[in-house]
Amino acid sequence: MDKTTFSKHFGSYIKQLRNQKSWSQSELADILGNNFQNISAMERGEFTPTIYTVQKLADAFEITLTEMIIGFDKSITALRKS
Amino acid sequence: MDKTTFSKHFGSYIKQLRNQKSWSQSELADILGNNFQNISAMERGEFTPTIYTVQKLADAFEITLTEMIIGFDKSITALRKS
DNA sequence: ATCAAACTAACAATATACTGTTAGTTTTTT
DNA sequence: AAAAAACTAACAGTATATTGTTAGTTTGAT
Repeated sequence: MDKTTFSKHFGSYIKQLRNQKSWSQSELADILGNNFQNISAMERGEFTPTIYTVQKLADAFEITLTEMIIGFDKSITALRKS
Repeated sequence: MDKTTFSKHFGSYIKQLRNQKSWSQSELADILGNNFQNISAMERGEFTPTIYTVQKLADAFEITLTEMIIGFDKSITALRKS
């Protein structure tokens, strides 16, 4: 999978997790210690976060990095089937 | 966990996977399409790769991203016990 | 329709991931 | 011991992740 597609899939997944928590982009940004515009850009797949940022996202969602990636893999698999 | 510690742990894990395959840094670099100095720096924890780079590493090692992260989590847990 | 919250989008600035090169050190092989 | 392979380290340059600001758009509530 190319980087652009990967980033968009990952962004969609973050948005999905955030919506499950019923958090606004601002609320998630506050936990991570950055601004909501960054969350917006990430969810739109504008860039590819570092693995450490993904770890911080997992911490925010109160799941492990493993759980985070398993969910991401599943969301990609679900997309392939649709 | 702070970023520096995280990167060092991740680098050690990459080195571990590479040694399991008995690959030199050059061999891994060739598969990824970059140079061995970059692999060296990554293994030493000099920087934190993006999640897409981690995906490419998983592809190189012929495992899924999920398997990659599960192994990473385990390697960290093992470190905590020692 | 109006207002407010939530979000997208563009921009600039800084930090850092990544690429490429060169030199030196350590380890392994012969 | 000598040669080769593997690795560390420093450096410069480019691309991009991240932070911060401002403006405009969309959505939901009243």
